[in-house]
Amino acid sequence: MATSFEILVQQFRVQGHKLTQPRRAILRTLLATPKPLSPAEIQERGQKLYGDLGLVTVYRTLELMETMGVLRAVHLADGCHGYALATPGHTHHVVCECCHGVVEIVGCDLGHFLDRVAEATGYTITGHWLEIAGICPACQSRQAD
Amino acid sequence: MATSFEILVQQFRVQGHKLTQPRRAILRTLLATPKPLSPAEIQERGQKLYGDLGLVTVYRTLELMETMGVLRAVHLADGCHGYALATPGHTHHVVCECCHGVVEIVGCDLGHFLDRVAEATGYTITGHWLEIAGICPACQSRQAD
DNA sequence: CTGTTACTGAAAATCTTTTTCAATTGCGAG
DNA sequence: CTCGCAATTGAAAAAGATTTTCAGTAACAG
Repeated sequence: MATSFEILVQQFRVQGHKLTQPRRAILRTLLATPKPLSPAEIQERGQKLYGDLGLVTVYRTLELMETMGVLRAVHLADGCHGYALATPGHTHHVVCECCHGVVEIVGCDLGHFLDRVAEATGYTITGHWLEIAGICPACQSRQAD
Repeated sequence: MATSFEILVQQFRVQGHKLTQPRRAILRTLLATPKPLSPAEIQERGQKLYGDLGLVTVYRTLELMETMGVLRAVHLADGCHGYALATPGHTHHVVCECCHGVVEIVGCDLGHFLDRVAEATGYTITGHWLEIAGICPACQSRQAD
């Protein structure tokens, strides 16, 4: 279930936020890519949709969307601060080390594992975050040459 | 199995790096804390052991240790860029949302899960990274008041 | 001990992110 | 449909974080 523009727009409305041109451009940019983008990349791509898009606005919108729960920060091995839309429901990312493409894994089997962790540590588990690194099929065959 | 100063020193030697005063101070600092520290915090604490410790050196040493495989970056929910010693073997962190204390989970059950991911996505899985957020027993009882 | 080379700290350069502020724009009330 | 207010915007500046440069220093092999 991919997030659509309409659903995002809906979320903005419901949560009482205005739907401005810059924000639309950011939404469309995020929707158009399968991999996490940095704020700077979002600005760059977003400017093709709305020429004046400022980096400051990108930061602010990303922050807003994160609080809204429709965006998720992806921490890549090399740096941090990539952002990708949150698929409703619980997901994890597999990031290709080579092309940085991302696949989301829907459905998460970690419940059992986490129960064990809770038991072992005494912690109340409130959330978790898994990033998997790998090499995507396309890059694999490219390397096979 | 906690990492000891001697083991770290050993690693530096084996991998052909010099063991300078500043580096010793950084090692001791990392060994002395149970939670991930930012570069600035490491400098601050390290200066109690070696007064001249420069922030630049902290950055360089952290980078070096990460390549050596004895240090691991911990990406916290609030920011990024915390560093903690890597326990030999495969571990994951449970970070307390409240006091930011960290427990490492030794032994990792994710193999099965990852096999399934590999099958589903076609990716060759090369690594993974799990951070778990929770509330530690101490903070739980503090909140219970 | 001594020479070589890896390391170091300070300063400067770069980047990234946040704040400030006046101007603009979305959108609901009329 | 128009108006007006509050949310939002972009630019510039400030604040922070990280990296680079460089001349001096210290570790350690011989």
